Amino acid sequence: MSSKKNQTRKKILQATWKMLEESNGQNTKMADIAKTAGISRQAMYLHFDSRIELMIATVKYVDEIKELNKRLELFNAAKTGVEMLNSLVEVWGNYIPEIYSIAKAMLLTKENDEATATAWMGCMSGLRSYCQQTIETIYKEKQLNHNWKIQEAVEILWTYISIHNWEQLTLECNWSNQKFIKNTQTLLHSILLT
Amino acid sequence: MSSKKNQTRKKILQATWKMLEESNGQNTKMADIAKTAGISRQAMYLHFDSRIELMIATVKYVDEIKELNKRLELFNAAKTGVEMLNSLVEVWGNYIPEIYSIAKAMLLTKENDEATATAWMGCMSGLRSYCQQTIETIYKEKQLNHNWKIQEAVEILWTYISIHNWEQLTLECNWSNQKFIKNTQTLLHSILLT
DNA sequence: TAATTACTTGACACTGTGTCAATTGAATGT
DNA sequence: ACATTCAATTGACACAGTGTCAAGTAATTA
Repeated sequence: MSSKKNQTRKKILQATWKMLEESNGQNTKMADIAKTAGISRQAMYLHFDSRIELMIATVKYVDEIKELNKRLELFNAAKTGVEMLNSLVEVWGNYIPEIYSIAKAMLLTKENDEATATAWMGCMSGLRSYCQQTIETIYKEKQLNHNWKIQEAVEILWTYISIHNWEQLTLECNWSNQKFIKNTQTLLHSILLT
Repeated sequence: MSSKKNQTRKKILQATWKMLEESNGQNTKMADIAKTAGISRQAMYLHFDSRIELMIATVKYVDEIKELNKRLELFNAAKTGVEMLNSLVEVWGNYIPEIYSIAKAMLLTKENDEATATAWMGCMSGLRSYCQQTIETIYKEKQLNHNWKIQEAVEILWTYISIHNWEQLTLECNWSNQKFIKNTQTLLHSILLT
């Protein structure tokens, strides 16, 4: 059928991702992406209505490839709340650097664009629900520090494993990714557990 | 002398700030600011070489008016490390909402502009050195949790009171500013102190 | 009265996004 | 083998926003 169209679409998505990776999420122009994909700038609009749609599509594309869900098997296998907490931080912490470029692009664009903001919220609400599950389990096991209501604990967890915090600690403070994961685990234990 | 020029400069800075406040840091065009300031778009360039220079000048202007330094008297008066920690979180936490719009504009621009990034780093290094002082004092008082090296503790503190975390917890999770301050204090205690 | 200063106006260059119409070239159906 | 369809190309253009330039004005100063 339109398998040729799909091929080109894929080429564009790959080119977009490549460009984002190379520029750390900034300054990726339609013309540049087109050049990398080996097509004309105008042809981009045969596949995506706008730059923003392309970005959102790229997020989905990368997300499929990176298979966060499969990685979360470790999380799903966890027996206790504390194990859930540890594997959530580990899986997510290892995921961030792989999607950082596209995530960064989204974070910058979402401020000026409603559609991007909505798409990004969708991605983040997935993470948030994992945080919710984790905290609820910890609570049921009577391990949750009495300082915190469940919802507050969820929000703290969600915030402290955010991409912005990862960015600041690894890129600005030069922490290794392992150090980020390890320290975040340790410190969430002190905060959240009895 | 050029007091008229200075007056206009001030009008521009005030207009910029006002526009940023109204748009939450986004979408402030030179033309809009000019209109608010009551001068022509082109005249803006008689006072500031570029949009980016204007933004940086506005940060300095707002900073002077808001007098962070005066507010830090509370911090400077602190006798113990723990007091320092509490007043740092309190003073800074009350400061953020007042400068949020212009800070947001800087955070968005710094990704694409070296001059903005440098200017922003300058602002943030001030905060960072307060974090450093605080942690060093806590360390000297033998109150620092043995899990952390001094530098790590500084970086955690600096990250956890960041504007991004404030943004996520207050604007996205609907925490009040007081709740942000109180919870951040509590949780930094659990993390950092013995 | 002449010169200087701050500002105005209109025009224009430049970049990047998005659209349009006319055209080419290859694959597909009959 | 012929016509149709589809993907892509090309060049042109509209639009927004930044930044520049030259010519002119109106008030201040010397």
